[in-house]
Amino acid sequence: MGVTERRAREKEELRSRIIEAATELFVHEGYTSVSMRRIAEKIEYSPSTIYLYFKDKADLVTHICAETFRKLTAALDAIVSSGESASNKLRSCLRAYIDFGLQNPNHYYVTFCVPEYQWKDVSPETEGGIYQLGIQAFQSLRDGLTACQRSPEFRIEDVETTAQMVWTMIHGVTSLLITLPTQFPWVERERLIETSLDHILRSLRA
Amino acid sequence: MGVTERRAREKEELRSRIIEAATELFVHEGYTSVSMRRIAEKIEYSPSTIYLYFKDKADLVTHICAETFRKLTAALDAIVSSGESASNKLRSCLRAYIDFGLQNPNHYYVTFCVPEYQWKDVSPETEGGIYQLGIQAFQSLRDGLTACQRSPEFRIEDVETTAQMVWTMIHGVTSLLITLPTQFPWVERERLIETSLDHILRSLRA
DNA sequence: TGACGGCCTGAACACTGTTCCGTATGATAA
DNA sequence: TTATCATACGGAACAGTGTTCAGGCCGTCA
Repeated sequence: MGVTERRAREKEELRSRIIEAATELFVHEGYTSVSMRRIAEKIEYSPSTIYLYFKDKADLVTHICAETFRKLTAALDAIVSSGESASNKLRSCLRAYIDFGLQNPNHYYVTFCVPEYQWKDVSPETEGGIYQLGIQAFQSLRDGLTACQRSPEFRIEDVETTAQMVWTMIHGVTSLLITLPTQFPWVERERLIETSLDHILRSLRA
Repeated sequence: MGVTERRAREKEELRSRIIEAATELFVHEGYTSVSMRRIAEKIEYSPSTIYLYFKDKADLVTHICAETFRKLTAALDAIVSSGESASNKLRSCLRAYIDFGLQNPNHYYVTFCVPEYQWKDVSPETEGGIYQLGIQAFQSLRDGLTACQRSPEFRIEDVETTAQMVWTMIHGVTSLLITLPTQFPWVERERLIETSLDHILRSLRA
């Protein structure tokens, strides 16, 4: 036999080429600038072919983001299970999260800055939609905070509330720097981020 | 004469009707769901007529947001010049900002959550684009913080950095609650907001 | 009455995501 | 070798979008 295997391999290969082409457009020009026709042109197939591999544009982009977000979650988990102090762990996690957003602005934007109703009927096979990706990253972040709760250095009563609060705070810097990178007269970026981390950790200390 | 006056009045009236119709669609369905054709249908004019009154869709929406944001700035200014303590002023300002965002999600979203490059060539007559609206609100917020700097209760070295940091923090809650109102398992909204304000103020105290 | 000028429209352009139907290819079965 | 059949794919079309532009209507003024 081997023929069905080869077919499957070829199919998988085209699928990868679609993702690859779409990713390149997506990373450099953002979600709205990516069109099915441009992707098709890039891979030298017709637009309708893409629909044999992905349900729709949202589905395609979700798969693109999934891969990238897995890296973030992995990085956060690595930090959490490192030998650092609870305080250092948390700070590293927050910093890694922000850096991830700033280095992958389009991935971050599409996941956290596009209203959920716009993803309304993204294929449910992607398990609950694109947020799931972000929510997993949030879980890792909460793990970092749980470590802090056990440390006497901190005073954290409600981990869940605190974790959500910290998340919204770092999302604030990240998303605003992505959305308004130049039009707003920001102070030096590094200073803004580090000051934010200082204050967040400070507000959590006993 | 009076005829040119009447004409001008009628022109202004149609302009208002356009804004009114667009606002209704915008508030209930958001930016992308508003189409020039639907607005035109609502006011019983042709789509091209709208372009005699507004340069393009972005220009129209900017004018819609301008009106609403003026209210926010006014509210913040009122708080800043009230007789409250510096601490209360700041807290009230932050709370007002968040509430404004949650009560006008589409206005807020379009101003702060749409990447600046998407507004690239919005009519420059709207003085630097739609951010200007938000930046003015930020100014008021910074005024609230300056009041705190003079109070011995607080320890604020760099007002500009601190103001920007506080802004990103409250933008974080506001925008995430707008973007993911239901898909994420939030703790009780009021609890999240108040806890955030507690921590922000706490991190600023001497 | 005729000309001017402002207001408005219909049609078109260039896009978008998406669907559907016909076709061609190539592997399998007779 | 021939016939069958599923699968992969492409072209054209549909229903939208923002935007532009030539032309027509109509009131005002000379």
